[in-house]
Amino acid sequence: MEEERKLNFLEEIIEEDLKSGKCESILTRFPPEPNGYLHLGHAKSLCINFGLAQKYGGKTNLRYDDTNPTKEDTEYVDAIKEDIKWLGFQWEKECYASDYFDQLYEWAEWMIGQGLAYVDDQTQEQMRENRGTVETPGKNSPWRDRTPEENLKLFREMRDGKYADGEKVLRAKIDMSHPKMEFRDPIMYRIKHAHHHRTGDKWCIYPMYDYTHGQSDSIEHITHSICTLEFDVHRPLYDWYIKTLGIYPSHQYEFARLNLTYTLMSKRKLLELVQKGIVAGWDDPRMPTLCGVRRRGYTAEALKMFCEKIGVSKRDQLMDIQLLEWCVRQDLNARARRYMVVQDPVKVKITNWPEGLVEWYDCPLNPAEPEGATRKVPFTGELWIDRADFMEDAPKKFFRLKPDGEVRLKYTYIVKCNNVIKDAEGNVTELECTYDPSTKPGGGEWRSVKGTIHWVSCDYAKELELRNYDRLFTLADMSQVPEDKDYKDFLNPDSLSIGRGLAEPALADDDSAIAVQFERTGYYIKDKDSTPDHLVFNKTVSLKDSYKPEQA
RNA sequence: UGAGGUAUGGUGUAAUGGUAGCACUACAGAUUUUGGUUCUGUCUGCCCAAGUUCGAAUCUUGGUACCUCAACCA
Repeated sequence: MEEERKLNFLEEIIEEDLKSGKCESILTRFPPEPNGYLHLGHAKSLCINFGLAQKYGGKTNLRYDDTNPTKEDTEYVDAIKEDIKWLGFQWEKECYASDYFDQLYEWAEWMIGQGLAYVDDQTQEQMRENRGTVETPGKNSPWRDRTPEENLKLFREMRDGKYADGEKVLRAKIDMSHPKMEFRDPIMYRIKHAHHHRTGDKWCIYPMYDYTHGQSDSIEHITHSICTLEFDVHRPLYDWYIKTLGIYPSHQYEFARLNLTYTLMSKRKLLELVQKGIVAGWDDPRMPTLCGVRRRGYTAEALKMFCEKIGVSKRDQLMDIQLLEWCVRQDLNARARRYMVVQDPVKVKITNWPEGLVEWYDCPLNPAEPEGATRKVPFTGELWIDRADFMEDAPKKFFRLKPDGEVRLKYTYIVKCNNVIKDAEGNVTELECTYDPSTKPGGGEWRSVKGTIHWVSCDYAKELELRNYDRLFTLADMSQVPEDKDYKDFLNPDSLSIGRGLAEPALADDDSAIAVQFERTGYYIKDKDSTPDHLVFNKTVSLKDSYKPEQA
């Protein structure tokens, strides 16, 4: 059912533009720099750019902002495409800023001819000094008044490789005392003798972001160029280049980027985690990358639901990760297949079970669909249950197995614990129980007990690797790491634990590499290498604090 | 008085001069063959001050706080 929702500010702008005839249809763009993998922050941008276009019958271009060859790589280009497709978005055109290098160069020469750009020989340090500060004006470069002819000659020599990296730059001639730092003669081109992943060695000068982005939007006739808030101060310069060159007037709009509690959302720092081997790779399931959360069992639908719920605005946004997890649970709960698994086994012997008898039960793969698909589960006289599902000195509100207590073994009988057997150290090794034959499902009166627990047959149980992923960081707000601390100081040492579990045969027969639990949900998800068809079995994990054994 | 942006429960997000609503969280209860799901309820909020008005989250004035900008990154 379509939920009524108020328009966000971007939707209002677009509806107004469509209504006023400012544009006939909209064209947005998603402009990643191919220098890392897409993360949850990008998911928001993706949902906004593609979502808005979809909603208003427009299109979205995928454009790689590849103007800095020293940081970029085709590995990232491919990974980005894969992640966007996984989210279910389809771009109109695949573009590259590097496709426009010739055009940008031509425009630069034109600006030089107009006396709007000059070649500067200052060193990086001199430029920084002469730029002034946010509160004090800058000083003109001694090279600022070169003639257009001289500038053109020098710029062509830059292009032709006559100078070393850093020796010269091309700057727009605007105003060194402008109150906006972005207008203090911004650099347009710098020299980089570097191999570009697409243009190869054709160029040794590369345009800067500010000189590239607006023009790229303009070339593609992007109507709404939507980016994050930190580019807000760049908008006047974006407009200045477009106006100066007299080209198609694309417009930039900004929204607040997504921050998540307990989550690091900086490509630079994520890269460091990968390079230093702190995680296994960009797709480590503890990473907030799209390929990481995908391996962790998150679905594209859940991510899109999350992006819809967090809204779009211009105030700084620090979302509680629990909303994301709620969205994932919401989606998984409806579609996930269930199996039973025991993590820390304790044997249950059914003393009144006929020797050698095996009963097979058809159990629903998803209880939300009782008439749906089932799997076969064998029941025998010796079973494993989880150690956490038994408590000898149980508090009143402990609903699982306890001495002389009854509990339902899920989908089968009610059993009663008659005897607790322990080893020399006092550890429970076996529970002797009796089953109540009259409680067989489908036969006779239904009898209800407080607790229902998971179990697997000792004769049929298969071992399985379980990986438990916890949050990677311990500090709630990773965007607020104290200045004197390194963000790595807040790594959670228990973010990954690997154990073994005993599974019912139907799950074990489904060849799986690993299974993961994601926090607070009670679901374990087998990693099926990025397929969206997750296998989920559930197990009580969210015990109320007072019922935890160590606190009882 | 550098420039720009933003202020609504714990976290997000609506209300655009007329009862401050919704979601997540937390807590309580009901249902339940997952202590899950579902359902119900409760707790918390308009940055501050003055002004305009019958009436202000909304308009005016003045404060305050936070974010962004001083890479040859994007």
